[in-house]
Formats: sequence, structure tokens, C-alpha cells
Amino acid sequence: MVDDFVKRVREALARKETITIGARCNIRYSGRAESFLDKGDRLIIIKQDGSMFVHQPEGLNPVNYMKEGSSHSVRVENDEVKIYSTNIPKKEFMYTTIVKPHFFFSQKLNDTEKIVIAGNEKDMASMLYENPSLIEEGFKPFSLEEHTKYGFIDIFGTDKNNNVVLVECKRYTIDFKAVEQLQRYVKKIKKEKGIKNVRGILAAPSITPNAKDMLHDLKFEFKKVKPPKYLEEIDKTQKKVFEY
Amino acid sequence: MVDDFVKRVREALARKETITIGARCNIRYSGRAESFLDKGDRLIIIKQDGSMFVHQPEGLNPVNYMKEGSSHSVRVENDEVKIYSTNIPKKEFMYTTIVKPHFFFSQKLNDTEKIVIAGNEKDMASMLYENPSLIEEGFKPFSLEEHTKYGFIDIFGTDKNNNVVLVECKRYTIDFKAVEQLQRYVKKIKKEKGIKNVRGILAAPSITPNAKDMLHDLKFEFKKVKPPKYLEEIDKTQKKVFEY
DNA sequence: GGGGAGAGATGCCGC
DNA sequence: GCGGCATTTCTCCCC
Repeated sequence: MVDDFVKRVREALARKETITIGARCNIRYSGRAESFLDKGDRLIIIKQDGSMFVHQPEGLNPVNYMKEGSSHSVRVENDEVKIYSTNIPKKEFMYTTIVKPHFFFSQKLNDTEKIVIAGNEKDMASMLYENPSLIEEGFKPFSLEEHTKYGFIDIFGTDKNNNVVLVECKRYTIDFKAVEQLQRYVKKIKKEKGIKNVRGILAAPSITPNAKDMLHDLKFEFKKVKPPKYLEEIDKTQKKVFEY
Repeated sequence: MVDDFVKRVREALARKETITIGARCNIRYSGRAESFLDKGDRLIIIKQDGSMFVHQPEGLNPVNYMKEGSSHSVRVENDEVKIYSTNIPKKEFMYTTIVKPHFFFSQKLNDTEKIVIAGNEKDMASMLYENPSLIEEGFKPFSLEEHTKYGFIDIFGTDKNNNVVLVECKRYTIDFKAVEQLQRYVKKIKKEKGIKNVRGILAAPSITPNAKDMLHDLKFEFKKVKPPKYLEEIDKTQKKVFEY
């Protein structure tokens, strides 16, 4: 019984299939940290690229995992199945002791598709670049998401009085880290360009009280902007798919 | 065939079992962003708590997912199986169209164990608290990982000249964000306590060049410290488990 | 490979 | 719920 299970796992590993195992097991990990998880029923996944995941029956994240490129060997010791997983370059190790296998399935999966995502920070910056009046009347952007020597600046432009304007977009609530980020860029530009008047604008749907205080101290500005969510693909094929 | 598959999925959902499906499918998501993933072979997992994951055959992270508390309903449309997943409180929606199911398994999993992790930042702070000479001779810590009104400070203490010392630990390379974090704490303490001499020390295994410059400008100090990795549990039961 | 920044980040704790 | 911060964060891009 155990021998059959081991044989199937070994063959699936050799064929580089995607493996799913349900089993009662315990896990030891050593690498960037060390961890131990005592016996319980879990879902174990080993992917074709060598990555491995242990999922408890609840929770979003795997409780233990190994990254791409890990090697796995299976042995039987004292009627228990042990999976030894190693990732030598990353110096990570994981040992899974299977007390009782519940189910096993493996299959070669074919998938060359890549996910298309809309509504990230870049899309938000693009929207503001295309519609500069969302920042303010007279704003003229002239650079978008560029690795300048002043840093990675979301939108760079001038206002109606020809002041240099630097816009930092955030999809979520601005905290003081975002304000500090903007401060770094503004400081650098003032220094390297030798100009005094550089306006800093934070564009986001909301801002924390602490960040607002810091922003006022630094004479920066906050512009309330809702991030765009619009997947062209979806609109083309099927309108309002996601309404309910 | 399709009807049987649908029946099994529905029953497993009703019984709140952990579900694993191998299938050729496409995915649409709308929530914090919007995404589309065209047809390919994937692993689909639905957990007992309503969370759901779609894994491509390679890669560490799920390509799509729904969080805990999501509801899932299954329908047949044009010989395809559609899983409609909704999370109303979070305003998130995911539609999985299964073109061809490869396998299905479901089971109630029992697991009450919690993972024990050693070697995180808290352990590092504790180590330095217990062995203050690792920071410097004469260092006297008097508070550990405390949510003070000055912020969440790793270690708070005094040096041999009775200066206030503030230590921020990082398990990994210090970057300028960590320096800014320390700066916030030091500023706040100087202001609220009305004292001038507050030393700031960053304890970590390494530091980036930019962070080092910033640290020198701010007259802070860097102390090279290796984070501890030691799981008592492991040492008690089995010495040097992770040697190879 | 390191540095810097975003992520559908998540998870934890405290208020 | 929000705020602040760590995470075995991961991922991407650029140098």
C-alpha cells in the first residue's frame, strides 16, 4: 500500500507531472527561518518546476512551501513516507513526513497562457497622463513611469505657472511611507536640477491622518483620484460581465 | 459526464470539503483589479473556508484566487461548467469556465495544528535583548518590542554614558526605508521627551550602500548581527536535523 | 545579482 | 474597522 503510493509519487516526479496529495503529515522547514508543523490533514502540491506547497484546510497562504527549482526525493522509513525537499542554491530544506496518505493524483498540465491584469498603478498613472485635468487645470505631463536619474517617477510635468510638478500615484490609501517616497524624489530633483520650486502631488483614493500631517508639513498636496478598473478584453466580448 | 462532475462539486461544496480539481479552464476576475486568463490546464482548489485558488503548472503564487468567506455556485452552460465565485463584503468576483475537467477529488480535512516558526524579527530582537553585548559593551536594554507612544520600537535602552539608545532590527539587508523608519522613531522620541542625545542603531546582517550614506548623514550606526535560526522543538527531539 | 518599488500583496496586533 | 509593520513576503524592472 505504502510502497504503491511511493512508487506513484516517484514516477510522477520523474515525469515532471503536477502532483496533488491529500495526507496526514508533519513538516519541518529550515532555510531563511526554521519551522515545525505537527501532524494534521493537508493538501500537498508539487509543480512541474519543482515548487511545492503545503496547504492547511483553511487560510489563504500555504503554511509551508519550497520555491521553483527544488528537488524532491521520497523514502519509506518506519512505515512512513518521507519527502525530502532541497533547494541547494537558496539553502532551503523541507521534510514532509506522511503518516497517512488520503489521495494521490498527478498529471502533466499544459498551459502557456499569461494573465492579463488591468487596474494596477501603471494603469492609474496612464489615466492621469491621458487626462491631466484630473490632477488640475493647466497641468502638462511630459513623462510617464520613467526611471530618471532622479528616481522612478510616476508622472513628471509642469503646472500652469511652469513649476515642475511631480506626481506619485497610489492605488490605495497614502501612508507616510508614500509621503517619504515623494519627499526623496522632490529633494533629489531640487538638488540635481538646482531649482527651488518643485511641487509634489500624491494622487490616491485616500490618505491616513498621519500622512496628511506630514504632507502639510512638507507643503505637498493630495489629490483624490479613484484608480481605474477596466479590462478591454472583457468589454469587447461581453458587456458588464461582472455586474450582479 | 459533465452532469456527474457538477453533482460531485456541488455536493462537496455543500459538505464544506476541501476540493481539488484539475481542469482546462479560463478565468475572469473583478475586484481590486480586473483580470482575464485564457484557456489552459490548471489546478483548482476550494478550501473549507470558501477560499479558492487557481494554480498554473508553474510558479509560486496562484494566478487567481478568492479569499476566505467567498461563495461558489456551479452551473452548466453550453456544455461548459462554470464556477461563479463571489465575495460580497470585499466586492470581488471570479468566474471560472471549465472547458474540460481532468480530475476531481474532495475530502474533509482535519487540522488544528499551528506552525511554530523561529528566526523572525521578534526572535532577533529577543536575542539582542538577552545578549546586549552583541550591540555593544555597556548597552542596557529596558524594553522589547513595545508599542510605545513613540512608535513600535524593537529595543529601547541606554548606553554606558546613559544616552538613550534605540535599536531597530532587520533580518535582511537594511535599505533606506529602514533608515527612515529609525529616523521617525528617533525624531519622535527627541521631540516628546525633550532630549537631544538619542542614538539610533540598526542591527542587521547587511546594509545597502545608499542606506549606509543616509545612515552616516543622520549620525546613526550600523551593527552587523546575524539573525538567529533555532527551533527549540527540533533541538530537543533530534539534533542537527537539517544538516546535510 | 543587488537595489528599488509594486502587489488583486497577506497576516498580525493594537487601538 | 484603520494604522503601522513584518513576511521563509513575491515579482518585476533596471543597473
